[in-house]
Amino acid sequence: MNQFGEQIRLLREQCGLLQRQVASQVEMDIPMLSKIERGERNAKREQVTTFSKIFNFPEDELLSLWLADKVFEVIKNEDVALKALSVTENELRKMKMLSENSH
Amino acid sequence: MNQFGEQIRLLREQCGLLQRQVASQVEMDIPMLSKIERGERNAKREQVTTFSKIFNFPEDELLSLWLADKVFEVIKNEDVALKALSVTENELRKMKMLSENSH
DNA sequence: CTATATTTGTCAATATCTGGCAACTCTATT
DNA sequence: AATAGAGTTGCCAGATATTGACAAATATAG
Repeated sequence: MNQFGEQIRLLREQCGLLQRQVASQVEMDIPMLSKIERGERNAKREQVTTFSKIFNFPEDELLSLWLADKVFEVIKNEDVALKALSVTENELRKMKMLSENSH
Repeated sequence: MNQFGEQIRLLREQCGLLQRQVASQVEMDIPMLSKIERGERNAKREQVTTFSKIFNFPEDELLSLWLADKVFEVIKNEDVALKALSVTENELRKMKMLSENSH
């Protein structure tokens, strides 16, 4: 439900860093980092990259968690959540196939 | 990419209705319906229900398309789009299992 | 040319997001 | 019990985005 923030906190603790130290590197204030770790606010796209560099952790992994949180936010209250995901997935695959055939 | 709007338009045409006629039932103006059909604007949650009633078409189907469009909007620009979807899917299943066990 | 259907562009009002700060809690130290 | 450091909570003003509404443009058919 807040996979990105949890991962960030985990990585920060594994690196033995304080919020103060990480926050300054990402150029945000400490309360903001606290909120991101607890899922009260979303990080910005560029900050995901910065986090991955600070913790030397694959950006794709972080990005997936960050996106997943945003997707979850969209569908969480609907019964057809899972169905909607698979509709999106199909559409995405269709698009990918089209773009692959065109070059 | 605009699955909801396309479906709405299709249903409207199958019912032989004009935008003017549908718009008044959904209580929106005609330009707005036009934009929704072309994916330039999003319908509101309640309007999805209204559409399903007007066209006598399963709400779940429409809702899935409507949600899928919103999800697509979130992930469309990222390489890890598909991966992010499966992360969300797993999280969703996990939640569902937890809530099923508690009653 | 006229009428009707649809699309496009624009704009103010409203809602949402963002960054930043002050104040608070909690824990450990002296 | 006072101080200090780490993290949290609440709040607010400025920036951004979304919305509904309307006028005008385009398209199509008679």
